[in-house]
Amino acid sequence: MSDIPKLIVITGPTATGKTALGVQVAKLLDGEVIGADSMQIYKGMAIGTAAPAPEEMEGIPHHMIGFADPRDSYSVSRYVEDAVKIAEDVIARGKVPVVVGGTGLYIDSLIDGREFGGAEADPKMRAMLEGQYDTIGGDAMLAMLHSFDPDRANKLHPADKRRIVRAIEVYLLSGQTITDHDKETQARPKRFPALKYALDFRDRENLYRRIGLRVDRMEVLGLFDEVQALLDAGVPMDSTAMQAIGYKEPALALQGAMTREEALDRVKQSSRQYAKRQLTWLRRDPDIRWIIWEQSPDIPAAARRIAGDWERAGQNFPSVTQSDGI
RNA sequence: GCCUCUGUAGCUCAGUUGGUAGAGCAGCGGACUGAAAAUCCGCGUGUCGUUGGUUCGACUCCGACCGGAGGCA
Repeated sequence: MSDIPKLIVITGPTATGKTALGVQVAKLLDGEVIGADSMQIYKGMAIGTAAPAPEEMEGIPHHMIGFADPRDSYSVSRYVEDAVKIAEDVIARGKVPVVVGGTGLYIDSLIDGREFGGAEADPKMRAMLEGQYDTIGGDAMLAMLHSFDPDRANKLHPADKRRIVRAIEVYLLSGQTITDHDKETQARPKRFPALKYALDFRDRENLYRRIGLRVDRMEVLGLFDEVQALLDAGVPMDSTAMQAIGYKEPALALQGAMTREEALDRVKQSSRQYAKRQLTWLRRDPDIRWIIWEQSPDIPAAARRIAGDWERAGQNFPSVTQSDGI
């Protein structure tokens, strides 16, 4: 079989109980939580991202949550850089890293061993390429990409501005095509063999109901004040942080472009659509073990199951090395 | 009470001079490697309010009825 797991991943769409489960698993296994959420990364965005409050952490150390300046933009590459160090440190201290979050790209990049070293993203070049896309069009840009990276060009749709621009940008900055980069990282052994779990509800309507309730709760907790504080702090509307669901809509309401109620309805709707996208991402991962809630989450039972799986996986250690022969 | 307008997909609406209908949004599915809570792609049968009639044939014309909006009294 495969390697001994070095960390546990708890993922799934929004509002399925990841945060609570992560803490309970960490308590059972003497672990520490490492966030894997592209928006909980930022400071001052606890309410709208449903980041764990101090009392919810129950004394378990949490990393990679609420530390980045929302005026800067964080990225997968920085996440991998930072999270790898933390995970290695947790392991070195004999604790179990419990990666908790809903950003599939971050999780995959962290555990699969992707490296993004080479060239930093360059805003000027990106702006230049975007302008070019707008003037010459997607087909022409794809043709340009095709001249040095035909594989990638064939995979992209002309309307996919984001990926076309990025593919060209990566090549211009690093001298390596994105196709080669992908091949290289795919060939690499996993950085952290993991026990992966994803949470979901049997019926979609239960998930959607929970999302609605959660958004209403955010409002009560002071979502609009939180968003106002970010605006007051000078976080630009087009920043990555302000693109978060639960922020861009309230920001518009605060500027008078819609009512607060409309904003909350939009937050709910966008959250539902986001949850669907998360499921699409997770469904293709054959390593994921699904934990399906019937009506509401049974956190203690799930935590026990995961802890049991972890201990069993660890006990394989001697026999596995023996059967592998030397 | 009379007059005018209106009733088409879950919602907002298109629908040329009669040949049984199509957009946006929602929903569902998919993609996704340096912005990822982002970004992109695909999927449209519905008693055309009901009921009579005209017609070879009606969402489309005529009548009645039911529901909505406005106006005059």
